[in-house]
This record gives sequence, structure tokens and C-alpha cells, in this order.
Amino acid sequence: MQSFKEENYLKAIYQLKIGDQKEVVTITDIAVQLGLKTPTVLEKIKSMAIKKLISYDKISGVQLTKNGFDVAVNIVRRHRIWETYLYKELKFSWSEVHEIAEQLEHVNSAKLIEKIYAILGYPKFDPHGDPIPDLKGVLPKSERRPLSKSVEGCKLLILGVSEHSDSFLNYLSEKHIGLNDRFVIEKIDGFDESLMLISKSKERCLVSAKAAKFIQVACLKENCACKASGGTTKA
Amino acid sequence: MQSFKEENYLKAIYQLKIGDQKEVVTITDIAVQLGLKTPTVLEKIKSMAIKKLISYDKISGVQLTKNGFDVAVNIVRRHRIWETYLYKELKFSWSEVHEIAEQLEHVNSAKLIEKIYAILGYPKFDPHGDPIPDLKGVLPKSERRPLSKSVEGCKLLILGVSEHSDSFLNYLSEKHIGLNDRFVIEKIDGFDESLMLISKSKERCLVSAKAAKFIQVACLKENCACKASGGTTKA
DNA sequence: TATTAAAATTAGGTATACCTAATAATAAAA
DNA sequence: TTTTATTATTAGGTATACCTAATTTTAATA
Ligand SMILES: [Mn+2]
Ligand SMILES: [Mn+2]
Ligand SMILES: [Mn+2]
Ligand SMILES: [Mn+2]
Repeated sequence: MQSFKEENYLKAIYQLKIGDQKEVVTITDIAVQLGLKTPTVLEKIKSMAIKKLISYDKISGVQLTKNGFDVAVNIVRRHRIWETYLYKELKFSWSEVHEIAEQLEHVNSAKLIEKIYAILGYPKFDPHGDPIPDLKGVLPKSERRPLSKSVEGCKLLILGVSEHSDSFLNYLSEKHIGLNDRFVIEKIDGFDESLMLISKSKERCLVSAKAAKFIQVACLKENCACKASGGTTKA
Repeated sequence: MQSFKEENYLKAIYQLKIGDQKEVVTITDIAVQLGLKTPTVLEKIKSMAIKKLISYDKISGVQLTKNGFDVAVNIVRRHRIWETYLYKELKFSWSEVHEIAEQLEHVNSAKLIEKIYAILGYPKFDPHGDPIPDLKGVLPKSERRPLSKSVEGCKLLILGVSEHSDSFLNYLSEKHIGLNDRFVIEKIDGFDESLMLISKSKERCLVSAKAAKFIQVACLKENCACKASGGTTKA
């Protein structure tokens, strides 16, 4: 068994590796992720290596063992299932669920999590569009993809950006496009592939094909024609 | 704010004082309750006294301050609401809920607990028959008391148990004593205080004085001689 | 390659939370 | 009232989980 501190280390390593697609996870990466100092992290990493939850060497950095991976996946799974339960069953708002799920993910009862997962009807994605791993750690194909791969009628959730220049971020704020905003694709231009988005408050904005490549979205519409690729995710 | 360790100390003190009706709560009492050694408890009690969560002196023992009482009541409230939710909404068995509630009681979200309490319809008692305190810490009045405080002729309704070990629960099922069953007290032995119960179907069963302390009942006989004292409850 | 920047590591310290063993203070019993 | 338990307290130790400051190693760059 492992403490919730160790669970948080394992989850952080999982996020860096699987979420952020880092080939090598460093002590510094983990320290930044958890808001700790590197000597603290190094010390813990050494002790977790002795426990065979991870392996660590300078060439390949920190890596999850089979055992460590199983624990990490389980925490991510619980987090995303709880977020979904809080959102769908208990009617919490989209922005409230993460903080509570950070606590609930450490409640250790397989029966409890499978029970609420069954009540939810075995969903594949959490309210942020992130994939819920199955009991073996296999992820459903992620809905996260660039805005450019949309079709008309997509119900989109803005998940992030893959470009961080000021000019691009200014572009987004001028168009009133923010993280976690929702839009529907009204029209995609046949010539230049620019996209007309409508917000919940019926505000329209036109996004160029170039910009659309750098906006990461998930389509929340069931069985939408857009579903066809992969990318990065967060809890 | 306080850690979940401190929450457990405060809850233990509350249980000893309000549940077990101890006038003076000692370091040893707390150590036994939490399965710790007295020096460990003394150290913590000193630090919690500095934090004004409790007071401690040899004459009056350990006492909850206003602040400490509020925290303790809140943990007990969360515990009992979660137990009820697990039992009623998530269909867990009577004997499974306590262990999971021990974890869930430390999840810190007033909104979450009030939401599930509303879903349950604001019940006054948990699945073991223990009272759920309101937000101010006031307990609903109940006729509930241990079977041991009976007199001959009491017409009893089994409301719950204040002990959750397998051996005790097996004892009850062997004697065919279950939740909501009714019995009359035929005889109380003058020497060992064991009780002979008769069920509606005229089945007799003998309950030891020790077991009777952990069986919670209400007496349905008007003006019965048994009505005259207090009792113990557990979470 | 020499210099500089970044990352990892070592050394040493603090706070919490537990323990055992020994002693002191109280309460109970003989 | 002595003796004996029980309870509380002190002293000293371990493990975890954090920190800062200094140093070493490795990588980048001029
Ligand atoms: Mn999420
Ligand atoms: Mn989250
Ligand atoms: Mn209960
Ligand atoms: Mn309980």
C-alpha cells in the first residue's frame, strides 16, 4: 500500500508522461508539478524506487514500474469518475469539480468507485473531455484535438492552446475565446476553411484556419462526425 | 484549519464525551479509542491546546473548546450523512458503510455534504440509528438506548448496534436478531443480567449482558419503567 | 574549449507523528 | 496507612515530509 502523498507523486509522473507526452520525466519536472523543491522530490523518488513503484536513472529519468503505473492509472481513473459524478449526478458546476475530486480520488474503495461509475453508465470521458481509463489503464480514444479538425455542428469545449505567443493569445482574447469556453460550429467556409463559432450567449466569432490549428478542443456531441484523432490531456 | 489527524482526535473526544457520556475524558481514553500510546496522545493534546481546539487540565481532563466542538460535530455529521448516502443511494450493506465513511468524512466541502444531505431528504438518523447533528451541532431527540438498560416487560424495537465487529454481527444473526425486529423482555437474570427475549413468533433467545450493551433499542411500551436514563452511541 | 546556465545532489535543519522505557503522580486496595 | 495499580509525564529515538544553502554534475553556448 501507498500513502496519498505517494499517490500524488505517481499521478504527477503519469500526467507528465502520458498527458504531456514527456519522453524523460525529471526531478525538476515533478517538483514543478507538485510545487515542491528538488531535494524533497529526489529524496521521495529514492524511497519510491526502493519500494519498486518507480525506477530512476539519469538516462531515462523517472519511470513508473508496472505496479506504479497501475496505482497512477487508478488515481486518474477515480479523479475523472468523481468529476463526472459531481457534475452529472450532484449538479456541481464544471469549474467546481476538480478541487473536490482532488480529495475524493484518494478514498480507497474499489466497490465505491465502480458503483458510481455504473450509475453514470460507464462514460468514457470526464466533464473536461479527458479520457477515463478502464480498469487495465487503457484510455479510450481521446476527444482532444485541434479545432481545425472540426465539422459543422460540433459542440466544442476549449481545452487549451498549442502555441503560446503573445500575438496568438491576444488574438484569442480579442475573439473572446477562453479556456473552458463552449462553442458550436455554425459554418466552415468552403474556400479558406475559416470557422464561424457561436457561444452560448449567441455571440459569433470567426477563427482562421491557421489559428484553428493551435486551439485544442474536445467535441462534446455524441457520435459527431468529427471524431478521428489523438493528443494530450489533463485531469 | 486542521489536519485529518486532528479531526480524528476531535471526533474521538466528542464520541467519548457525548456518545459514551464520560464526564472526564482522559489521555488514556483517547489513546485506547485511537489505538495509540499515551505519550503520543499527550504530545498531540498539548499542541491542540495551544491551537485552542481543546483545553486540558488534570481536574476536568480533555475538553473541546467551542471551536473544537464545531469541528468535531462537523466530522460526525459528515460521517453519518455519508453512511446514510452509501446505504440508501448507493445500496451498500449496513456493515460496509462505516469503513468507507471513515475516509469520506475528511473530504472538506460543505457544498458536497449539504448536497447529498438534501438528496437524502434531510434524515435525522443514520443506518445504525445514530442521530445526525444539525449544522449547529444539535442532535435530534431519540428514544434510543442500549438493550442493557431494559426492565422485564419492555416491548422492544431493534434500532441498531454500537459495535461493528464480525464476531458481534455473527452473534446477532445466530440469535436471529435483526434491524427492526420486535421482542418482549421475558426475564432478566438476577445474577448475570442476561436477558431472555421472546419474539412475536414466540421464539426465545438469551442475550448476554455484554452483548446487550451494544444492541440499540427503543421501548414501545407506554410509561414503561425503563424510561429513566441516557445511553451510548457510535458513528 | 572555456564559460555559463540548468539540473541533480549533498548536507543539515525543522515539524509532525509515531514509538519504547523509565519515572512521577494519583487513585485504589489491602 | 502502606502497598499496589493506574495514569500521566519525561526523555530519547525513528520515519516521513518538507525546507535552504552549498556543491557537483551535466548541458548549452559563446
Ligand atoms: Mn477532468
Ligand atoms: Mn481535474
Ligand atoms: Mn453510523
Ligand atoms: Mn460509522
